[in-house]
Amino acid sequence: MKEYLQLIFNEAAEKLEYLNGLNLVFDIPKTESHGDLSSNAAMLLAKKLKRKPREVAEEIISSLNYDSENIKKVEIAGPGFINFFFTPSFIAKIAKEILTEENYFGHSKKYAGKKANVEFVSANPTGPLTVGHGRNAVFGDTIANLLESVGYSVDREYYFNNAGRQMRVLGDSVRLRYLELLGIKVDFPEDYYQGEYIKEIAKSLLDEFGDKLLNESAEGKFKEKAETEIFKDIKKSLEKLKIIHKIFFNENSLYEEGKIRGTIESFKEKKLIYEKDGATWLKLIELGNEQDKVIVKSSGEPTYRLPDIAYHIVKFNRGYDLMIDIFGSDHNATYPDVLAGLKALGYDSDKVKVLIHQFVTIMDGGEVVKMSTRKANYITLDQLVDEVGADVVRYFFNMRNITTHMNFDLSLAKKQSDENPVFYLQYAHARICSILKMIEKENLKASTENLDLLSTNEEQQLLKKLHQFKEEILISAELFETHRICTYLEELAALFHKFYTFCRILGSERKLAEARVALALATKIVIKNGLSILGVNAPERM
RNA sequence: GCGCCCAUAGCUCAAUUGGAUAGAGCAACAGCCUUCUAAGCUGUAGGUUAGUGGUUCGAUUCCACUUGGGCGUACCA
Repeated sequence: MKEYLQLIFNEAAEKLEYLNGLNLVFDIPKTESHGDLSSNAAMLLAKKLKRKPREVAEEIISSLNYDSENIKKVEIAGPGFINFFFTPSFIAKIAKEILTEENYFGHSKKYAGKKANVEFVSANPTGPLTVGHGRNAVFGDTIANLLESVGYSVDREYYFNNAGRQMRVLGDSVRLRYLELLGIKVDFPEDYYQGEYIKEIAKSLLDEFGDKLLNESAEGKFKEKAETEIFKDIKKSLEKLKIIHKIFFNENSLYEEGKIRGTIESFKEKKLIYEKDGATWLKLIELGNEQDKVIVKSSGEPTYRLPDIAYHIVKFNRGYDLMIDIFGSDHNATYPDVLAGLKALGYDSDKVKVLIHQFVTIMDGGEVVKMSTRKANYITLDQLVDEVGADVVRYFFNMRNITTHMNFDLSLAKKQSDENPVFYLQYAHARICSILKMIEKENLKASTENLDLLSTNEEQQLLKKLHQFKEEILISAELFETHRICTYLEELAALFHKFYTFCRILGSERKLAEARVALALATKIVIKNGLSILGVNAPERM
């Protein structure tokens, strides 16, 4: 529908000079009596032209040359809106398009040929993924899906660090548990990793090596074993959610390949660093930020900023057009420094999009569960997936804007999971599958020959919603918002259920029945394509 | 103190990025199954969009301040 309006406006622009260069937007009015699509162009132009908006609207309408087969009415309303009413037969044509394009419908090629990188999860291998990581993981993977659906070729990447203090403590935690198993009394520090999984790793080392590791250092076999075991679990948890990273990038490789040193050199050349108190500082104030920060500690170890910058340079050099970083809100202070550093070194930091999601508050029976990996006081992502299922988890994390601090009530999720909207969508899909089986027996088929028979209110509203799918995906991808897809699909499913209730197939005249089957099939395709972007299954029966 | 994010129906959240009468789900109440899945549909009720100003034809959306919450504010990541 919008494409058609765009077309006739472009034609009109040849007559009306002032239409050129105008950012044309067609909105779907909330009230049905305001038409199918609405333009505020006249109101925007009125100011520029210093004329009355309704007068400008009048002039625009008289220059529009449209086919009455497609548009049945154009009117001016309110302060100067131009409202367009499409003919039912034009609206119904979408069903044919959907049936033709099938699985591809909704996808587009707007960003074909572009390369994107989505870096997400990126939890260091110090323990199992928690529910908190779940939001990051699901969101990141869905953003990657969305980008792919508008043409990007996407690499999913996981950045991790297996060196540093955190990992030393991890290794030593395992070592102490190992000694305990050998009957040696140890003093297990409170700030060490308390989780059961540490004991399990220690146990497997005991099984494998017996007491041969008595004098092994924390950073030897202990850390090594902990890392491989924990990573194995992390990958398994992600796979349950259909999340597979293509690249696992080890921060350590930046040191080994001299990227850290190289980055420092680059800053030095630009005279952007100085020495103070034995440390190396980056002149961030000069780059427009709040204060200068240390990039190499007096101990000689870099702070996280330096490897982060070096890492992004590596990504830039791979030639991505778009690089997305997905972080929790605890990182909100870190990225401006990194972006400023990149920009100073001549990289186009606009290509890096940092998406910050707010924290998930876990509730259990009305009480807040405080989570800490260190204290082993957490609910793992695995437990959650096992309890409510991957579909619910994926849908739940996708259905909300990442800017919201979301509450996840575990007892509610377990007990009343059938109230989750994901079932509402899946049910609509299953219902359609059931119709398709039924019509075979009745010797009916989906036909797009007589779509103009789809003229009831329920049919028309459903068809109009189908028109929006493609644009909804494009907007979601461009704004990096997955929850829009959920909202859209819920609206679509609601309209389908209404159609199902009021527009029977059996008992209708054959041509109408077959047009309705085509509409049901088109709806099924869109639901399935939408769920597929979200990474949620579309079951044939429930 | 300063920075970022947030505040919308009893609860969880939307609102086409500045559009016309702010919408869904859950919970509550009243209805609808001898015909394609009742995990559904129809209806009722529920709001000073945290507050106060401002910008303009028009503000939940933009700006300022206030209040309340989250996360930061390291030579931790």
